[in-house]
Amino acid sequence: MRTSWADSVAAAENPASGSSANNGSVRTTSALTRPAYVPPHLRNRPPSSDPPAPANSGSTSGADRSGYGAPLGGSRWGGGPRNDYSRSGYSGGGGGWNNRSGGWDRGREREVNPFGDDDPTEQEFSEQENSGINFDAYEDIPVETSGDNVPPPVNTFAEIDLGEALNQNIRRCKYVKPTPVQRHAIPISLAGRDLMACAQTGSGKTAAFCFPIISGIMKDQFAQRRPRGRVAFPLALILSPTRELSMQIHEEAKKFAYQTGVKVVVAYGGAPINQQLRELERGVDILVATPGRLVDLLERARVSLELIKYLALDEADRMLDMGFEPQIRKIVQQMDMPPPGVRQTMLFSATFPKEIQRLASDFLSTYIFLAVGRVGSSTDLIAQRVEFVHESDKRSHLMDLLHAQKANGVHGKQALTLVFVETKKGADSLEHWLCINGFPATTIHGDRTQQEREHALKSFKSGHTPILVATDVAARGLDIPHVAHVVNFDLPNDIDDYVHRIGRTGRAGKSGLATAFFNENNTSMARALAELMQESNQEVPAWLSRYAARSSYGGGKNRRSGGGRFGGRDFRRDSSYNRGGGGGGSGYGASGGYSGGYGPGMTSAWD
DNA sequence: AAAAAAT
Repeated sequence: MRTSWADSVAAAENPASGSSANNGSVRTTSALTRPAYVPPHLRNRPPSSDPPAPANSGSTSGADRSGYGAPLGGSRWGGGPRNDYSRSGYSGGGGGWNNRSGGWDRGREREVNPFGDDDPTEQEFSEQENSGINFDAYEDIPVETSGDNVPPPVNTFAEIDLGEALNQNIRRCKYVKPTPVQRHAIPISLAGRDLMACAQTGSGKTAAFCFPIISGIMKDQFAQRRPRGRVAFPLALILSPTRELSMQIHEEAKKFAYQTGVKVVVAYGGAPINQQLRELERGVDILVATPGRLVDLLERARVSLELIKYLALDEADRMLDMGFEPQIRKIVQQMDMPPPGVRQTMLFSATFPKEIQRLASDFLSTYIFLAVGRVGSSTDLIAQRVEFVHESDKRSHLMDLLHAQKANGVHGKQALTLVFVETKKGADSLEHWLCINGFPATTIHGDRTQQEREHALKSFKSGHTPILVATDVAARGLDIPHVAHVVNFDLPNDIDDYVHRIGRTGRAGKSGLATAFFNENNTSMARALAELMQESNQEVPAWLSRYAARSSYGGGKNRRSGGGRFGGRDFRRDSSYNRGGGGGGSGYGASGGYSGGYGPGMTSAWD
């Protein structure tokens, strides 16, 4: 028996935990056991120094896989059936992990150790808070999948054979076992399937799309990575809506890719382009970018998307909304990117309005829809409060809250407060007001220079200025540990934006508090807000219920119609879609375990 | 109407 780290974790798992339901629409209630405790002195134990065994690592749950057409067990690189390979014309091959002998092998030269643990007497790196995920909070999370031949979820990283180098990085990140979104999304991606995934950020989304991409690139020894002339040819593209989020994804992806030979480069606006160009010239496998800068690079012909095999959109619903859609279409449809079916496309977000799903199906091929119950936002982990505060009273009310926090000793580095406002001017003016009133605050918004934005974020994260006033630039995806309190000083006009904002607290299964100031300007939000709070077992004030009953159905363009207690629902299951046919869901409902498909009126256990 | 995203 092998005794690698991954296997020992597997052995510690409940051996009877495989849930093998895998076809059609599946409701899985995770019954995960508590994570095995690994004493600190054993946590960074090096894995077995044996060369990676080419097969059998799927054996821990092999029995569960019966019935699934393309078994996950068995060799991943020895020429076994790999959809993504056959699709792109590679015939498989007998390489091995870490064998990137394509002749151009500079990936590992002087690679900075992103873990900072080069010292063998290494310390736990305490700043990385993505460790210590509270897995208890992830138990009994509802999961829904739909689509044809959905690969079954896994329960351990050991079952998914990602390779030694990646396993070691997973271990260094102290990811003991996969989060729910990872359990489901990684097998789907490894099977080469397109994916639309609804899962709260902070639930391990980034790893869910990075692991399969890195693993796939490592296996692909024939991939052409060498720049031709000054043009870079990334194999994977990860797009996100803000610069800071792109930076964050880049940082995380670098950890996952450490010593795998897979090179990750980031490109975003507001920063000098020359340095980014130099990085690109040195070779890139995974490009993380914001849309504007990428379009610039494409127009300068410094990047070609010709070899893209993996496309991931983070915060995909934002990427496809009115502001971004034209740029995304240009990048994905009007440049040299391979079409859906040739590349593999993965869309992730915590929210997925129906209209956006319809739009998104243009970019996908026979995809699987995955919804994982919200971990961060819509559970008891975030206590949501709504207070009626007139516009003119907001500042003094905020001051009261901050004073109370201070009096309770809830302030400083371990209890950051994130205050959302509607406008950039409003952000500046509130920050100034807080500062002159003795509260150390800073601000982040689109009118600040990139340097100022980055400095503000750093100063906030470090606790130097424990109050951050922000516009929606900070609403999505940013992983800021120790945000104890999110204040919606101005409520957004869209309930999904509210969901993303409050998701900045209660990260990784920790608890948090969200306070919203509501007044007569927000009546259109009353109904959606009351519903959301009710769904997440929050106490809804009577006055808010009265507003909700009075108001027409508002809450922005997206109301959570049809069973909202759950992050999202596959729009292909709506009767309107089935009647009207249309968008991209080719193959949907054809066999694959949908008993009878979804005709009009067909409902599921979720309704 | 506002925010974000290229210079």
